[in-house]
Amino acid sequence: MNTTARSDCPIASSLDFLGDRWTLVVVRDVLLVQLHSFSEIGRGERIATNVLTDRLERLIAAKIIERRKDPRDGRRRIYVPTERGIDLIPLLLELVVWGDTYTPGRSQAELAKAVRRDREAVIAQLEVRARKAIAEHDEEAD
Amino acid sequence: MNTTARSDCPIASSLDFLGDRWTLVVVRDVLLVQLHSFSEIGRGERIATNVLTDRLERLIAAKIIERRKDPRDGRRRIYVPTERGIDLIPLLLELVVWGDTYTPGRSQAELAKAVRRDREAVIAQLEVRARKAIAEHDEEAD
DNA sequence: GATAATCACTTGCGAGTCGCAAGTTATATT
DNA sequence: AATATAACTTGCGACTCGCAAGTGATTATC
Repeated sequence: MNTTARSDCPIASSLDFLGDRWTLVVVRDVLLVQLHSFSEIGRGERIATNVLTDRLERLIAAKIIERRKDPRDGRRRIYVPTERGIDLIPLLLELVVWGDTYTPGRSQAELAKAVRRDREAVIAQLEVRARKAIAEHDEEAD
Repeated sequence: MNTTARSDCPIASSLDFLGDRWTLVVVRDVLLVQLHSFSEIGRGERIATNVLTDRLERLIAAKIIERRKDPRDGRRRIYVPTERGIDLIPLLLELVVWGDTYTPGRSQAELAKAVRRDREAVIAQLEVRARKAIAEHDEEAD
């Protein structure tokens, strides 16, 4: 994955960072599905572990997520979103809506419907949930 | 680029199709920047021609754009959006906003600001513009 | 308290994709 | 007729991916 910007277009710049098949799946799990450990994240789509390691590192470097140690289990690392991460919720929801409309298989059809009905309300609700998850893991070491 | 779905999650499914560095840049040029020929599309970011050929084909197969012959110049092919393509405007605008906030270089800052101020109005306006472009090239052969 | 299991990675490798440069073909211009 | 241009196509080295098999640290089990 190249990291040097191609142009100053914000779309191209966003895609320099987000434009691959895995980065936003990882963000989805940490932010929306609320999966927080290495072995849980991306498991539904069978992400290769070396790719998961790479994407987690890049997301941490971009301050979209943070890594903590689980105080209940020293083996476990916990990945939690940051405020910067929360700013990706609207983008994720657009992907939900587009995917629900144009790709086969419609899990999360309810979510897509809710977004179409009252986008702002869904965003607000998911932000609250994400901040709750941040607060829950706030005490932990890293 | 793999095209078989990984899961029934609409985010993952969307990324199966849109999740790369080039597809949405091509859509941006056809839909927003209103560039319509092979030699114009993606030129700002120096897309490799073999990749451009591939992405145009995939977008045509997905009915997001259509290819026409330019009646004024038989060498030229013209790529125009479809209604399905227009449905990608909200997603592109989220990328504009996120890119404007979090990546260096802020061309299109005015557009990002406008989206934050009144998203629906910007979407409506861009839809009108895209439909005008469709109508303009409606007479042409393919 | 030794053994096995679990978690978070790391490494190696073959396959696939990308970026770049150099063709090729069809049409247009001079 | 000769040259230029637009839209691809091909070839190749470099990079990235997916898969499988390790590694090392911590925890659970006997």
